[in-house]
Amino acid sequence: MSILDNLNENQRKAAEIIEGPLLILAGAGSGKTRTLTYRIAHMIKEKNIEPYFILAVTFTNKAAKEMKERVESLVGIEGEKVMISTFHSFGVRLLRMYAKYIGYDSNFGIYDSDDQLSIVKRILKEIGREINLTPNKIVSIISKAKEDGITPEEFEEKRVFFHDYKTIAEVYKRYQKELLKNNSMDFSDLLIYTNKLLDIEEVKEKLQNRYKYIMVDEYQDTNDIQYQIVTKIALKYRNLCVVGDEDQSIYGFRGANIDNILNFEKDYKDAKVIKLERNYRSTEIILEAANSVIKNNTTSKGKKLWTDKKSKDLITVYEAKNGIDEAYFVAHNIIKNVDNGRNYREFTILYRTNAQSRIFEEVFLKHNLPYKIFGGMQFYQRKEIKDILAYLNVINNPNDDVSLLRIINVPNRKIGARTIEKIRDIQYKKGISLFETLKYIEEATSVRSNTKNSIIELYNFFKTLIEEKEFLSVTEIFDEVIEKTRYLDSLEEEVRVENVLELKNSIIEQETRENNIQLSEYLENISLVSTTDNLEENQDYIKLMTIHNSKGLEFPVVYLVGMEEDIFPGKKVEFDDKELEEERRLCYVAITRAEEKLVITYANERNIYGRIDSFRDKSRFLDEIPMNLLKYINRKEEKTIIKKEKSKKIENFNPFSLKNKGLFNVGDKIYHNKFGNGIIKNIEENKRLIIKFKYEEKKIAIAVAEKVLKKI
DNA sequence: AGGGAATGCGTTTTT
DNA sequence: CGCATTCCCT
Repeated sequence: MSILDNLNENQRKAAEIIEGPLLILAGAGSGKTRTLTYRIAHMIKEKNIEPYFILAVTFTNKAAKEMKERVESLVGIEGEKVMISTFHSFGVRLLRMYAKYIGYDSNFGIYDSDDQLSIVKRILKEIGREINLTPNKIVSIISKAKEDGITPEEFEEKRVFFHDYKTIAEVYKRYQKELLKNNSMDFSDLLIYTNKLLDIEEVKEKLQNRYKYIMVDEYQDTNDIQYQIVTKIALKYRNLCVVGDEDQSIYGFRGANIDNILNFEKDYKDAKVIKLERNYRSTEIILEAANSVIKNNTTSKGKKLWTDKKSKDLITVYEAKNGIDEAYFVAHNIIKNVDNGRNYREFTILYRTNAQSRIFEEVFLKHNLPYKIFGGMQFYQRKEIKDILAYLNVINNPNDDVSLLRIINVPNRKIGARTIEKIRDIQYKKGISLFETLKYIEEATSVRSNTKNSIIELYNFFKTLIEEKEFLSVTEIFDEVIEKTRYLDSLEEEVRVENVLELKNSIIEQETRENNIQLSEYLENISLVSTTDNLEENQDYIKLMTIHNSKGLEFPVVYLVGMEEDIFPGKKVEFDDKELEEERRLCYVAITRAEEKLVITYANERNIYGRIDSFRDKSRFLDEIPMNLLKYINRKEEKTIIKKEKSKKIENFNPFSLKNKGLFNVGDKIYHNKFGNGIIKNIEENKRLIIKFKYEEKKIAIAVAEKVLKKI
């Protein structure tokens, strides 16, 4: 009797080999996480390996959390001692301990892409040189260089691709300096500096001796730096198990290097290789479609998924007239299936780009279908939330100029652009942080005394909190910020107030769950959450997300929408076969998310930037699926269903009186001067319209609405 | 300093 | 088309 009796033959082999290098090639849905968790349980329970010696690295926090729970349920409380985390969280932990080795303070902050952008914009202004690239592009060029392990100096030497390389190198150099000065790191730095730490003999040895058994999940999506980190730690004991699927490598744009997995056997000549090819997720037809698409790639190692899950359901294909028709089709198809006994939670819409979600959102609102969009504009990226977090960042890390600049005049303190320039002049002369400069405001000429007062007031406010932060809980600090700055009073929209209060709730929730965390810990936690981390399985709504976000997940019914050339694959593939192969892998990922049913749609006509683009081609990937697996739905046939369903739905859900019938209906698109375009979501007691605008929901009395709203 | 109009740009994908 | 940035006006 062994704990491994619960695995199939190959899974078991993979779990039993715990010494030496091991490559597990695990196809989609082949029970990869299961194999890993049982492998860990086997090590602890049956091989008497100390949990403390085991390190497992995953791609997302959600995956880490899931694996932790599953390990703990197999081995009990001991499982807590296994280190299961993402590369980034693992790095942060280490960096906090050894920050001083690389010139940082241990309370360093973490910058997101917004912060990166504002730094780059400022640097561009400072050097004032002409460059025909947008700040956004420059950020992504720099990030890519960093993920590829290219230093600013190397960037200049290599002078590849860009004729503006000199300027970019200059920006890159200053950018790195700025981050160091701000005692902050971006996402790439978390990896780069972790890797650097491992060049210190003392640190390296300590880690090598601790993590005698290492597992890396989603190995096909590791980048060069992550590769080096793993290689260095595993060097001594060589008990390295990597799990992945070269066909699911979809993060090349972020520096992921598919060669890491392809070359594993070259790196470790004595590596054992196990293939997991039995799929427990999808039906035969779905798998055949996936296999026939991916076989067009040259990088595939040749592995063929199989299953005994039979089904007569072919893959449904719908050719829509245009984007709206496509969304209607999906909505009505879902309604039809719900009537036949399915739940909303069983449906997921997958698309290539976030922008595609909009039209589905509109149509779902119109039909009163519950849905949730993952990704796109996140909670923590909203203006009001970022403002509050900027305050907390400055308190946690007073060197954080970026955060201070963000809120120095929010709420309005009459500290305008001119005044800020003057403060900065003083700062550059003194070579200190922006925060410390505030107290020298007296040295500035021609700044109004009112303004000077409010600067001193701001300085004292921060000073007090910085000194007291260790004695205060995060909630108390939050309350103090809200109260003293009167931030809520400055907000005009009710929803923004609600969001800030929601933020407070989440702080309280985290503090109770983790027993009073430090401010720096809290800020770190929220920097590293990913979009699908908060996916809740038991709530009944339709899920919408990009294919990238769907990685590692599975759903009963998948709608793969926007299957058109120039969207999927995107435009870029014309110039680059490598890009095309990555897009094809993305398509493979999308298809293999589906358990029971897959529906593919494309449109002949679509609005792009407000312009109509007719005669669009369906995706070449669709042509790579054999015809006998596909069933095209006749448009006429569907239309009649659409009509019937539509009237039925609206009558069922929204009975409203004759009084307002002629004016406003649920589903109407309207325009408001201040809030922009919106859609009427509901009508409350015949008195108020509930309107969904882009970022908020508003209630407007009908009498008022008649005056301020325009139907469009 | 702040509001409003005019302009210009964008789509990959994210830890 | 929607958003952000800029510029011009008060």
